[in-house]
Amino acid sequence: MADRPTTIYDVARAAGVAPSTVSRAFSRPGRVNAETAERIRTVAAELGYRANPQARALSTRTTSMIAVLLADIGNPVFSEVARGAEEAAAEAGYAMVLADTRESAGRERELLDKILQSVDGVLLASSRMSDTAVRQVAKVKPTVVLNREVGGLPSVMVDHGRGMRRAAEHLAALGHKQVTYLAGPEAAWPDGVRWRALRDARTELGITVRRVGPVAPTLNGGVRAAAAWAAHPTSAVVAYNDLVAIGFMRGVQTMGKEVPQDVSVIGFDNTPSAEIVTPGLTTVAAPQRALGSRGVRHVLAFVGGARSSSTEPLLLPTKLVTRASTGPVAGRS
Amino acid sequence: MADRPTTIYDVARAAGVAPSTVSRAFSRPGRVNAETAERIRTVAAELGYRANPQARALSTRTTSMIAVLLADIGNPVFSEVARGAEEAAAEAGYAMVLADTRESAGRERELLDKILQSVDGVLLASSRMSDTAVRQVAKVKPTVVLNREVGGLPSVMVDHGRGMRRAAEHLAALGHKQVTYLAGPEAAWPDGVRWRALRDARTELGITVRRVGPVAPTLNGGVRAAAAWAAHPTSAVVAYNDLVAIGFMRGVQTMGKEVPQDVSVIGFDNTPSAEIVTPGLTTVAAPQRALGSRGVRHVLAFVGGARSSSTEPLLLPTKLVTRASTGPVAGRS
DNA sequence: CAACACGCGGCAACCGATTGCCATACGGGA
DNA sequence: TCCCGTATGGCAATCGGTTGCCGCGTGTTG
Repeated sequence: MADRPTTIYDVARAAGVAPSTVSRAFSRPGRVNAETAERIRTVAAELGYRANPQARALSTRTTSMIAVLLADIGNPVFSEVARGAEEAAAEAGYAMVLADTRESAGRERELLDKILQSVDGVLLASSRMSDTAVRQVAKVKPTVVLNREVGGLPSVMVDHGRGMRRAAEHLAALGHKQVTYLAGPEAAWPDGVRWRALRDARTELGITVRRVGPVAPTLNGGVRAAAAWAAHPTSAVVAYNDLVAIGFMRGVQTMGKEVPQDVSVIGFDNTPSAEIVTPGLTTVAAPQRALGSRGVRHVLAFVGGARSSSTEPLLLPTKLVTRASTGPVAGRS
Repeated sequence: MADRPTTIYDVARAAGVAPSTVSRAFSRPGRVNAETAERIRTVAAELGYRANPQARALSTRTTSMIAVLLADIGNPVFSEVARGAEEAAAEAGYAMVLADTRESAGRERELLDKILQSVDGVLLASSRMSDTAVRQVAKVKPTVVLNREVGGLPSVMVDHGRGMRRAAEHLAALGHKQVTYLAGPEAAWPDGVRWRALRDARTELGITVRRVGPVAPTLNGGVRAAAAWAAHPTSAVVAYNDLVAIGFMRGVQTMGKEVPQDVSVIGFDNTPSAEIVTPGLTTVAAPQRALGSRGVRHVLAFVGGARSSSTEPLLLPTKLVTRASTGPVAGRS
């Protein structure tokens, strides 16, 4: 920790060549005589030589690092995204700088300010910044946004609309005629998409829909939503996410009603809790991991100089996972 | 994205001073005349100047980045650690490079090889490497390990022993005389600590203990453990972690037995699932977030040049969270 | 009035790797 | 035998900050 790391100069001296030759031995195979290169590599290994990334970055203007910003790493949805991102980054030989914006656009700006110059590209997993702010960032480094559309910027999204559609179809098939949607935060982009998809499915599926909320995207938010729902009960409820759905079930149960006998419940995200709760929660699973990895690969493609014309958003499919929280409407087998 | 960022040279020219003066205006307040500094700062702001971190790093040998390595970011335990680490890092003006070792010592080595030179310090949250390998890393950069003791290296740990002790006391108070421990992976350091703590509590609490496993630290591992336990049932079970505990409860329930009437169950970690499962899981909560933030602060203290003598491991307290999965032993009120 | 201290800005040498350009040597073709 | 292309290695500039040292000008002190 005390002595300085070995540099190409050390290696050069030990191998009896010029520093430039050492550099080329590593980065330009073929440019250097095979034997010389071999000798240099041996000496370098003996000395434990490791290229200094900062020095390299200074002249090449690339850092082999990529920034991933998300709203809350503690949220299992995002931690899956982070994992996918890390996998894709590692596979491409990039390191991941992870920043948690804690749901704040201000923090997000500050963080970007700090790390933007240190990375080759940026993945905004759940940006709370304005479109213009996001575009500003994209002007400096290749940027990809997740689950959001910012005009002209590449993005990767989960097909929430289709997921909601599937959920509605599932409920309709079970005979449900009225569906309540427990809405999430207004700022959350997927929320609007889902609600619209549900509304659009009305006539075709012959159902009526109601919207309650916005509801805090937490367990307690769901519990409170149960009270609101009780004022105008419907036989089926779709919640903004699993946590709300689970809270809702809990609220309903404490009111003495049963799931799914009295009300069918569907969540979003398929978090681990959905499997563990009683009854098991039917939920729309999104490929969060894939979202992260595709996002990073997308960023890296742009770093590699892809045409910025490939700007149509990438849509990832969802999957309805049916469990015990949904059942036929009361009075039907 | 095309045009190069402004440098101190641009600012210097625009402000009519030398580059060195610009540099000092930012990094040496007081070294430059207040008015000059102000003028430089104004010009810099107009030009949108932002110091190039690589260039700075090259001469200062510090990067304002810290590496955090963990075994699996998808695991809620680790994602909490990551969040705590990120918070502490951000607060100190450091960025966090997060790497997921996927439980592999080999990957861990490779990752470190790549990023070690880019960071000022390292936090090993759940290293799978050998002690010597860890020490090797610590020789290059300030390193702190979490939940592990590597002779001579600073570490932060959760007081698992005490947590287990509390769990045992809780069970003893409920009248349980026999406790089964569902052991986790042998490589997991906390596992040994917990088992030893349980054994050490035997005589004082007047209980007998058994050990089953190692069990895969998953839901299914718990389910299978239920079968093993059924061969020699005890009235109380402590599991390696919440997931195993929940799987165990599920396994027991499918065998037609009830929790806690037939068997009391305690988990470790207090993950969100512990609250959601039915019955609610009594579990030993560890301050994972604090673990991450303390870890990072510890690393940064060493970066700042703390005496490496402060090598006694930091112990963080646990807390027993009692829920419905534990109750009095059968035949007692 | 001379000597000196101090405030403040500039010069230039780093930090370590990359890379355009030149120099040398060697082999082949005319 | 002479010319030229090619393989190979070295020189030196460059990336953008940082910092030791010097020098100038002003104010203070003996």
